[in-house]
Amino acid sequence: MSAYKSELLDVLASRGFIHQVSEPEALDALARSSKITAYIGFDCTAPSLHIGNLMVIMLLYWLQQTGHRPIALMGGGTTRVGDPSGKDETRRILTDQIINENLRGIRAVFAKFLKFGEGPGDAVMANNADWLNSLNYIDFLRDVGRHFSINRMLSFDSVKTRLDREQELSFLEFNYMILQAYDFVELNKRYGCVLQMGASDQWGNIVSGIDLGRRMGTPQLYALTCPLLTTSSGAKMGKTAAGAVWLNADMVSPYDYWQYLRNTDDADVVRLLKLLTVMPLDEIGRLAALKGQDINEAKKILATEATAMIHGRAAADAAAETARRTFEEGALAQTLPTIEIARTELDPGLSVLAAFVKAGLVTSNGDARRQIKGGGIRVNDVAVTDEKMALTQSQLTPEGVIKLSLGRKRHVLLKPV
RNA sequence: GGGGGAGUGUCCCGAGUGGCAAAGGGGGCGGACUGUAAAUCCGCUGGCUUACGCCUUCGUAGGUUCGAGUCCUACCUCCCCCA
Repeated sequence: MSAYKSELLDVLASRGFIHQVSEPEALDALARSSKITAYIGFDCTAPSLHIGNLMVIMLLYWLQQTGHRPIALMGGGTTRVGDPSGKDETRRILTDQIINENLRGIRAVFAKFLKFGEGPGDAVMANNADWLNSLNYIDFLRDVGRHFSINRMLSFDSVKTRLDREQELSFLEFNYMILQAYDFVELNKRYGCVLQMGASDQWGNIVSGIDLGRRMGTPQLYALTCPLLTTSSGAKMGKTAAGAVWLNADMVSPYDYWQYLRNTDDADVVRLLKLLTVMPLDEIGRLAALKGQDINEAKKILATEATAMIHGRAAADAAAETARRTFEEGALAQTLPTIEIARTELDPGLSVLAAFVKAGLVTSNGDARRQIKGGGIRVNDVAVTDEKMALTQSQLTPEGVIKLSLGRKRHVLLKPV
């Protein structure tokens, strides 16, 4: 299939993970003859990683599966600076407290994909705050800064696009690249790390690290990037009305996560199966042969397998079953997202508007009114036409709940307690 | 230090130079059609309100005016030219 001889690069290439590789032949040979150590950095800009980060986590997963050692590097230090890559505007400067909270939220997800420990193939969790926070400015400039050419740095996309668009790039951010380059060298010293991976927008930063390594006397370092996770129409994946598709269960429930993937475009299903699940390629090949409405089978498998990766098999199966009952049987699945209200709220009658706001299906009463006008709001599967309608005990189904729906797909159960 | 330009609906881009809840896109949400798809078509896309209407919104703070996104002053931020 692929031209690579090492299992690592062969797997990555055949599943569609490779966008660019530096010196592919040399890296291929190295990965074939030895266990290599590779890292990916994750900045702590949010309390959870999102589905767009999932692909690079899978890079670490396959690295470990093919016998090598992954390092998940938390950007406790670099987040204090802020990566300008791919950003139009300066990032808000985060407080150390927020960074630390974010770090805690992000760190947990890796245990689901990697085996950490002290053994030779076990994954390592590192934090660049450990070496960046204590740097001495003048020493750093003399030891590291002298190897960087401003002329060259200005030519990198992350810098150039800002300058071209006449958007400001602060000196703080300008230094991000240098710190990331330094991380690579530091990880080489500490762990013998020779490969840095990341999404394609990280190429410039990674290559800077390789250059720095050469000047500071590390062994040859390598870069490997994967494409950004996009839909076939080119849009970045992971944005919905409700916000990003986070990986932490308390921010996006397993059911919603399942639903997100279930609604994948036809054109993306096979690609996402390769990228976001660990299903063998020949099985994916069978699913790829499905046509027309049968593609829905592949989408369900994609949703379940990918959900199982991060939320566990049981949660994935439960989400699949909830969806099956709701969409295929039209039945009321008790496992739909549920919000509880005080039973007494129903006695005087709870306005539909308030109920939908409470359920989080709409953002305001006005929003609810508009949706009612557009025919998008249903109670117990009956379209609501009167915005003054009140919900009372008489609307309770035999199961003791009231089903609120926005559109065909989004349902919430209102449960009096 | 001097001169010139810019900041618009908190998702984004962008028209608007005295009557504006503010054109037009994109995105998003809803409806129709389908397969919980895509494409297409239609509607919606500041808050409160049954409604008349009220409130908040065009970098920030003042001012002129019956009325300010629009004019004036100061300030903030960014860009360009000169020193």
